[in-house]
Amino acid sequence: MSLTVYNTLTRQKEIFQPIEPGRVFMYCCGPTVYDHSHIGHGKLYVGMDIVVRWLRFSGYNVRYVMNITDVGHILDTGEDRILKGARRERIEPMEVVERYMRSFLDDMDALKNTRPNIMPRAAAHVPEQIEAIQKLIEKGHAYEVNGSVYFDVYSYPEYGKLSRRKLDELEEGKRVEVRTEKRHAEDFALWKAAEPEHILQWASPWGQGYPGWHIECTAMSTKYLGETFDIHGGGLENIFPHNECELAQSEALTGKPFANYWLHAGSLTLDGVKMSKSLGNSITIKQALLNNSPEVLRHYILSSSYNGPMDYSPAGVESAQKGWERLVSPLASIRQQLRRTDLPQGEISAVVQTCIDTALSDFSAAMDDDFNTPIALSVLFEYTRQVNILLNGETLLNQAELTAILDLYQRLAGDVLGILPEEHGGTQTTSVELTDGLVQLLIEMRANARKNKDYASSDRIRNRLQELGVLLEDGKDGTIYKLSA
RNA sequence: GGCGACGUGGCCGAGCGGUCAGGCAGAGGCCUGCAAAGCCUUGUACAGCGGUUCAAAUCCGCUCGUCGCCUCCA
Repeated sequence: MSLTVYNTLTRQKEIFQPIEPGRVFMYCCGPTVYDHSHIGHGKLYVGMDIVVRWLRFSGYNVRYVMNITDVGHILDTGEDRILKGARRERIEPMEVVERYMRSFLDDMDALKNTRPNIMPRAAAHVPEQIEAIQKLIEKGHAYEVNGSVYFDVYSYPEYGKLSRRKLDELEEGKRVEVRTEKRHAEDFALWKAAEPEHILQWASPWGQGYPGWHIECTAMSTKYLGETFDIHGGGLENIFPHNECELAQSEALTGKPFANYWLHAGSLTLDGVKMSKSLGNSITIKQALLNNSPEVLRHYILSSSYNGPMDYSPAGVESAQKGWERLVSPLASIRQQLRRTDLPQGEISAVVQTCIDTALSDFSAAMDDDFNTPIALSVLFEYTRQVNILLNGETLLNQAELTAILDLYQRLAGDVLGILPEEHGGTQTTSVELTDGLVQLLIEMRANARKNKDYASSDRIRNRLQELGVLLEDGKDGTIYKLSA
């Protein structure tokens, strides 16, 4: 079974073939760090994280690069986003960058996204960007006017191939006034001359200025991944203009294909409307995490395709929460059983082995089909059902079987999807051993009370523990407990 | 105006020509001292109208509706 991915460039699913066997070079457009990230960003980066995790699980050595845009991203008003943030908070531009880059990393860590291998910052790669711009001028793809440099889109005939736009059609739909100094309205800035009062500026062959938004991705992806690399990821709304411009200037620069596969994550909507900072309808990742565990949020995000849209709703999160609880429900039981010293020993039975093999194989097929996490989750639900049947069955599972079952959860739900709860959820103010010992003691006392039909005492223990967030569940082989966060 | 997605049972959400998606909610049952959890059973959905086909949620056309992008966005 081989991996197929939907490629925005060709608008179809293709068999994934890396340039270098066993290695994948991947770039993903990162955030402009001028404000806290919202859950729309969460959906995008969880989606990309799943791509990386699945590639690694499949045995690829992945170099994952994500840029941090800390300069050059201009608002409609012509104002730099970073400078706007700096003025808003009355701090230095680089303080804005540090503050929100850390906030972004905190959020990504909290969502259990694996860190990219390299997170290059645009402001730290100005020389590389200047060099790229110079080469584009030499090759006749760019021109300098009044200290600014623009990319001549008509010099690159394939401009528009990613977003499937035609230049003559673009001209009709333009909504921004034509900068008269540009040769064509569609030309975009590679370098902008800075006004003297502009705080962020660098010396260049064209005078003081700062780089345009798109050139950083070309300079940094080329530097860390090579002139042609495997996967370029990002949000759907970046296809045009950002990705299109990146693509055009990169290929014009090197004369080689830029990225072989373009993966785009669908937008997240709130009540049917796209969540975005400019619309002011955003829920930050930090806010979302106040009410939900990262595992639940990931499960919610992964219950729809990464490249499709997703509507965020409280009812949806709640539904995801319930589903997730059932999905991981056998874990508490298995982990507690594995602590027992009187566990049967022996080989893994054919029934258990088949259950595991089927789940792994179905799960892999789903993930290989363009990272189809909804199907992958449905495989895990079926696995959970089978495991519950085994756990409730007449024969006690032996240690090897319990270990194997747990191991598959760890690999698929844990390593690949990142939705496995920690051994004990919630805040850990005390050691796992102490909690476990105390709860086991109470379980024993309650079992005694039940044996003596002293249900008042047994219910009191159960109710008091529930108030403390410890749920007792009586099963065939004794009572297990679950900690609610 | 241009380009492009999409409309699936109460809700969410897969599906890419023929045979089970899955989750949540609901109903009935088993188990339980009672619960909880789990398990079993239960839902004949594909916006509308035409067409292609032995066969269409799936392909084609039209209509209606929703959304995204068209140089701020992830």
